[in-house]
Amino acid sequence: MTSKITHLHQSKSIEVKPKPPFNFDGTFCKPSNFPMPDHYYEPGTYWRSLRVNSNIYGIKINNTGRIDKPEVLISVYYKPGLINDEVFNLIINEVSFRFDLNSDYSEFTNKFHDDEIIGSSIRKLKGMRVASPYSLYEFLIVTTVLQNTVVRRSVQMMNNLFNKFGAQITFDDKQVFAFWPVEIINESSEEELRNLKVGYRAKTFKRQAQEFAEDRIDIKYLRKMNKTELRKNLLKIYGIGPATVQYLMFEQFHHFDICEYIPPWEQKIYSKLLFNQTLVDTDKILKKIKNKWGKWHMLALHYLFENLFWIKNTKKIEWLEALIEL
DNA sequence: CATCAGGGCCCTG
DNA sequence: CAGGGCCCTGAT
Repeated sequence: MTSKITHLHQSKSIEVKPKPPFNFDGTFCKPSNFPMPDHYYEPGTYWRSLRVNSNIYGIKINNTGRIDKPEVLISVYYKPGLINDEVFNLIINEVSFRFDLNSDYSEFTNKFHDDEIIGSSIRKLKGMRVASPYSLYEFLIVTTVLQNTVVRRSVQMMNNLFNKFGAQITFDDKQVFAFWPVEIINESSEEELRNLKVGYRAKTFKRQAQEFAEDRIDIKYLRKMNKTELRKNLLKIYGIGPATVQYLMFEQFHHFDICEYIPPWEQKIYSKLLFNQTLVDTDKILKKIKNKWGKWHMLALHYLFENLFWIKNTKKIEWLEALIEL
C-alpha cells in the first residue's frame, strides 16, 4: 500500500533497425488488449517498466524510421549503478525478442497483401509484430485474471494486484507500475490474495509463483524447444489450459501456425469476420484459416483482430459492441 | 430479491 | 472424456 515512487533519471540509448516492413504503432499498441498501468503509449512513442531479476528499469522506445526503412531508438532508464554493458545488452536483446523486432514479416505481408479477407488489415498494419512485453511469469498473471470472467473484472483484479504488490517508477515525465518479483507472491498467503477479489485464482497465483521461485521453469530452455515439446511443457504449469497455452505459444514464443482451439468469445468474432454469420462451428473456422493462410494462419487472425479494434477506436461497430461488455 | 453467465481450468468419476 | 465447481460482479 505504500506508494513509494522510484525516479529513474539516467539513461542510455541505442538505435535498432528492425527488418522491413515494420509498423511501430501496430507493434507497441494493441487496441484489443485491456488497459494495463505498466505502460504508456502515444503514436510514435512507447514507455514501460521492465523488471530484470530484482531491478526495475524504465524503457522508452521512439519511432525514428518508416515502415519500409525501420528504425527505433530504445532508451533504458536506470538507477545509478544498476547498468553496465552486459545488463544493457541483455535488456536490448530481451526487448527486441519480446516485440519480435528481429523477425522478417515480408513474406507474409507480400503474399497476402491483396487477400480478400486480411488484405485490408495488412495494408493498414503492414509489419505489425506479434508482441508480448511481459516475462513468462507476468504473462501468466495476465492470462489468469482473464480466465472465466468479464474484462471489467480482469482490469479490477490487475489493478488490485499492482496496487498491493507492484512498484511505481517515473522516468521521462511518465509514471508507470512495474510488476512484482515472484517471491512476494510466494511469501504471501492465499487469503491476502483473495482479499484482492481474485477469487479462486489466488490458488493459481500461489502455485505458479512457487513453480517459478523453485526455478522449475527455464525460459531459455523453453525458447529453444520445438512446438510439440513447448506445448507439452507449458501445459504442465498449473493454471495453463488449451486457451492460455495458445496465447503463450503465439504471443510469447512467436509460433504463427499453432491454432488448435478457438475460445467462445473469439468464435463469435471470427464467425462474423470470416463468414459474416453469428456463430460458426469452431472446426469449420479452424479448417478455413489453415486452408487459406497455411503456416501463417494465427498471424493472419492477429492482423484481422487488431485491425478490427483499431477501427473500433475511430468508429462504432454495432455487432462488436454487443460482444464486448464494459 | 434471486439467478446467471462471463475472453478457463482443475479435478473427479 | 464429460461435467461440476470455482470467486465475484453486473445484467436481467
